[in-house]
Amino acid sequence: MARPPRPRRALAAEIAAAIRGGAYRAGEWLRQVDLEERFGATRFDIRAALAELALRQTVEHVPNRGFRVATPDRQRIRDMLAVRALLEVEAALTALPQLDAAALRLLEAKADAFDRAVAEGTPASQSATNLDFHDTLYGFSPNRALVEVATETRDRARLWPLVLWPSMQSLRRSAEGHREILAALRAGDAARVAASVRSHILGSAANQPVEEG
Amino acid sequence: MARPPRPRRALAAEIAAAIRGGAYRAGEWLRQVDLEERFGATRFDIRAALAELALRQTVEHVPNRGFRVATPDRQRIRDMLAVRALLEVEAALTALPQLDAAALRLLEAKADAFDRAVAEGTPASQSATNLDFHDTLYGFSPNRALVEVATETRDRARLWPLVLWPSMQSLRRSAEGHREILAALRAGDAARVAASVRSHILGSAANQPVEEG
DNA sequence: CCCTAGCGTATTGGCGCCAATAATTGCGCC
DNA sequence: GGCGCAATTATTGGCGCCAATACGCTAGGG
Repeated sequence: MARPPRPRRALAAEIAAAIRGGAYRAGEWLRQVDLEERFGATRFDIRAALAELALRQTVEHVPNRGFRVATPDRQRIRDMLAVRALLEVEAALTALPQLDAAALRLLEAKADAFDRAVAEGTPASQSATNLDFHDTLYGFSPNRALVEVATETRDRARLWPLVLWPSMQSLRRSAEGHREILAALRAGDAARVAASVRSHILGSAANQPVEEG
Repeated sequence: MARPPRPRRALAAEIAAAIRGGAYRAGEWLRQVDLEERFGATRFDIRAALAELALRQTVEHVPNRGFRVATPDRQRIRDMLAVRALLEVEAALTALPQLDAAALRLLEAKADAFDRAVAEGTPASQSATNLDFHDTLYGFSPNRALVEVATETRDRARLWPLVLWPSMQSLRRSAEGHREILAALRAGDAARVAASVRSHILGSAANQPVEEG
C-alpha cells in the first residue's frame, strides 16, 4: 500500500510509537530494510528518522552495525523520573496562578476522560487521555520553554515502562493522582500541588514490578 | 586543506560554535555550499548536522528554503534561563552531598582558572573555563540523566547571549558568583547553594543591555 | 512610471547506486 | 570431532547526480 507522501518528521514519531507499542524489543537490532517495508518509506527517510531517535536516545547507534532499541537501565529510569518530577512540578506550579474556573472545569473533564479510559478503554486511549490531562495542565504555564523541555523529557523517558504499564492497580492510582492534583489546584495550595504532582509522577513507576535483569 | 576524516557528531557542534562565535548572524540563511567549503565537509554531512541543529532549535528549517539561524526572542530567553536555573540548581544540590575536600579543591582550581581567563584570556577561554567550572560541579551529581538534560538545555540556550557577552562587568560578576557558590558548598548549606546558583545563572543575563528590537 | 507576468538562475533536497564493514557459513587443519 | 581461518553474504552508510522549488531580473503592458 503506497501511502501518500509522508510528512518527514512524523516518521520518527511513528517508529518511536512502534517501539513503545512493543513491536521491537529492547536491545533488538533495527534493520533498515525491515523498517523501509514496514513503514513504506525510503531508506533515506528511515535513516534520517533513526538519526533523530538516536539523538533522543530512543535508539542506540553503533557505526557500521546499525541501530538498536536502547536498553532500559533501572538506575537511569529512576534518574529520569526525578528529572521529570522536577520539571513537571515546576510546570504545574507556574500554571497554577493562571487557572480560572473554566480551566479547572476543563481539567476536570480531562480527568473524567482518563477515568473512562481506565474503565473501558484500550491501553492506547488510556495513555492518550493521561498525557492529555497533563498537557492541558502544563499548557496554562506561561513558560513555553519549560513546557517544551518537560514534555520532551517525559517522552524520552516514556519508552520503557509502557509494555508493563497496564496494571489495573497502577491505573487506578494514576486516576486518584489526577484527582488529588485537581483538588490541590482548586485549593490554590502551591505546596500541595507540588507534592501531589511529584508523588503522582514518582508513584506511577514506583509500583512497577521490580524484576532484576 | 583536506582535513582528516571528521567525527560525525562533532560537525554539528562545530557549526553551533561558529554561530555562537558570531560567524553567522541571527536570522541569516545558511547556504549549504558555503558550509561545505567552510568546514570542508560533504553536503551530506552538512545536511545531517543542520538537521540535528534544527532539532535542538539552534537553527530553523524552512522546507525548500533552507536553514537559518534561529532568532532570539527575549521572552524565550527569559523562559529558558528559568529552566536552566531549575535544572542547574538541582544538579548542584544533588552534587553537594558528594563533595569531599579534594572535590572542593578541584572546584577552587577551576574557579581560579576562570579568574585568570577573565583577567588575561580570550572570550573563548573565558567561556571554556566558565563551562568547565559548572561541568565539574555537576559532574559530582549522582544523577547522570539530570546532568545531561541540564547541560543540553544550557547549550541550547547559550547561543544567543554570547555575542554581547564579554562585558568586563558581567565577567567579574560571574567570577564572584563562582566564589559565592564555592563558599556555600563548603558550608554545606543547601539553601545557600540553591540561592547562589540560581542568582548566578539568572544574573549572568540580567545585566545584559536591554535594547529593544 | 509602476505593476505584473514570465523566464532564467541559484539553491535545496530526494534518492539510488556502490564501496566499506561486519556477521556467517563452510572448509581445512590440528 | 572441535577449532580457527577465510571466502561469502548481508547490511550499513557515503556521496553525487538530478529533479523540484523559490527567488530575482527583465520585459511588456496598463
